[in-house]
Amino acid sequence: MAASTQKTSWADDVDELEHPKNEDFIDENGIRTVVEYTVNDEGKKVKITRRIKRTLQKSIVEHTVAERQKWAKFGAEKGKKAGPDRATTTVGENVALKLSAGNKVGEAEPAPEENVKQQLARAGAGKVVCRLCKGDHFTAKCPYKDTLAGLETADAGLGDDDALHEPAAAPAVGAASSGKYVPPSMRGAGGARVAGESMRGSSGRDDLPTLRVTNISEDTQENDLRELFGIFGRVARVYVGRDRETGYGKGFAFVSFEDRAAAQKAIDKVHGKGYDNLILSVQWSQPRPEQR
DNA sequence: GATGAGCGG
Repeated sequence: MAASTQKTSWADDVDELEHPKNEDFIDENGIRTVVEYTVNDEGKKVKITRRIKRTLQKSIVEHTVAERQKWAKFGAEKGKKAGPDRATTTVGENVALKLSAGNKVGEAEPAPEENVKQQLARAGAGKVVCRLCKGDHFTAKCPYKDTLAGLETADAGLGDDDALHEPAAAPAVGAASSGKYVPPSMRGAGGARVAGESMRGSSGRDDLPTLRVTNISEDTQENDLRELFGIFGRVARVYVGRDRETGYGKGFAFVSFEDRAAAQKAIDKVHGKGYDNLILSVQWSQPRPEQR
């Protein structure tokens, strides 16, 4: 084992051979671009370009970690400047772990069923096929969405034919006896659903009383606006218009209230008022173009 | 001055 001094690691060799040089830089907008070269299943070389917008969080690094970053480098890196050298070090993004009900742990390979889906997908490669009526539009835009949507679940217990022939009529209660769980909002596609219509169909959060707030500073956050408008009533939704690339605000936002009166009050009170050294403009928003 | 993202392969 008295070996010759091999300074480079085996990993270096592999990288050199297989891949052209990877790139990693941050442009003037603060957008980081990472270019990777890799080899795919078919043995073809693939170039992967990822553009990562800067994070708006002020402090994403724990104090103790920040301290450590100031340590002088040692060993082979001795004398190099502080901070990760992108040529040798991969810096991971912060990963937020999201847990949700029904999350499948360690979900393995696709079931046989999956192949069917894939075949369907391939048959219409590049085409749009509605899952509900097989038309050439997105499911979300299906003209029969309202009538067919709830039936997807109910069908299973009913047999497709009947349901499709008489959609609006009333597959109704039968579904309940199928043994399959049907959420309350979906029960009784015909009559009973009218009562619960507010949740799912065409109405719902889309027609919440919404204000457009303009002339906000570019770093105004959703929370700032919640805070500002929350005093008038329950705020259902806040959207801040941002540049998708940079993450900077574009100077406007939408604030939806649950209660129209509260929204009106907010207009009266906030429109023309100063905020962040800017004069806010608050008015009713125009509904976004057709979205069903 | 400015009227939303993303879903769907």
